[in-house]
Amino acid sequence: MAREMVRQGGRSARIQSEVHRTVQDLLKTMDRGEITVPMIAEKSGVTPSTIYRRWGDLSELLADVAVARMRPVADPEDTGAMESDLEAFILQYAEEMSSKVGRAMLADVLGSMEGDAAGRCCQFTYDHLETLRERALGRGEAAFDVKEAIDFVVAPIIYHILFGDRELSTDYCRSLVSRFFVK
Amino acid sequence: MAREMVRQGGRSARIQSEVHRTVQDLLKTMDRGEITVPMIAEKSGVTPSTIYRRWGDLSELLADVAVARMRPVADPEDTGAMESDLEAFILQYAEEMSSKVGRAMLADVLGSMEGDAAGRCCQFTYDHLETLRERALGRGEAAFDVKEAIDFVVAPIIYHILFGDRELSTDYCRSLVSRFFVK
DNA sequence: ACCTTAATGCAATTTTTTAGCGTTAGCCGC
DNA sequence: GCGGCTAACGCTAAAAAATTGCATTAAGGT
Repeated sequence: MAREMVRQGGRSARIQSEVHRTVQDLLKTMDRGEITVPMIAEKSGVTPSTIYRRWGDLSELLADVAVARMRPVADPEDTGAMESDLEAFILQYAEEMSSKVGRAMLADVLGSMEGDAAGRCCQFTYDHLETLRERALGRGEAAFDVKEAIDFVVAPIIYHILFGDRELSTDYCRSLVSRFFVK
Repeated sequence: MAREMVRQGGRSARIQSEVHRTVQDLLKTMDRGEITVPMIAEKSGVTPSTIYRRWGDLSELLADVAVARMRPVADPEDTGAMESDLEAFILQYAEEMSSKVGRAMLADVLGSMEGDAAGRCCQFTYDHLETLRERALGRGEAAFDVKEAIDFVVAPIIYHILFGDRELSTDYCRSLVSRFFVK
């Protein structure tokens, strides 16, 4: 009986979703710097010690919530052609990530060291791009390389969001995509 | 007398450098998650309340220290030609940033919201690239665009460091640079 | 239905953060 | 140089948050 697994049903799961929901509610109302663990505990009807034991500290909890929110619910839109597929996806990605909540989620994800929140959230992007690539292959198009798309298009977007050194206009995002295809 | 400036000499400056030095010392010994404000206060001989008043909280202090450590002390090396200049700079940049302390500094800088730590640290990179550009112009070479260098070379490096999705080998960094010049 | 133990609640303790108030010491004008 | 002004600091007490031990609850397997 070497398997001592995490319990995934019943009360434990109910508490997790309750805490997650509370955190998301609080993030709508107030700034992230004002949120505290005791505050979350009271609003969700859970004792603080439970939160500390399960998540360690506030930043880990916020990262966990952020990853959950970033988990995609559907495949990227199918526009009929690879280039427009990628452009549509990138425009939506840039808009989501550069919004206030998007930047907050990014910061939360990158502020955590346990649990590999950054890696998991990064994987969502890879998966989407891979979907677009396979879709292109199915159409018989000359598909792109996912890693190169990350380097040429995604990385600059994330960089400018994080460092705030450049406006993320739709024109600029489009230029990143077209630059990638003429390469 | 509209100027109510920050005092920059004497005791105040001494305390700032003392606290900075203590933080750097602690970062060598222990993990960032274990460092506390009272700990820094005791080691540096300053009361905690002073630290809280000057920096707000631990993450702001860590960001301040990180920016100070990232501030360059010298211009990038002059190798005689633009391409090798950029390559040398990028290789050093990637090595510094991907090291353990580099990643910690990046996280600290991005974890702060006041004071624009991210913007200031990003500016260091722009300044270095601008130096290389002007140096190239002085030689009569066809210089590169700094913003494009950020997009093509710097952004991918930072992305892979933050999200841990790819090994940052020297070969890979070199390929980013050459890819940028053949563009 | 029973057994094992992961996960929670509660409460006491410790640690961290905040806030008030008096004191020290830069900086400026004279 | 000599005060005056006040930013910045130290000290202390109070508030808030984080940790820990112990009892209790309830999944999941036999």
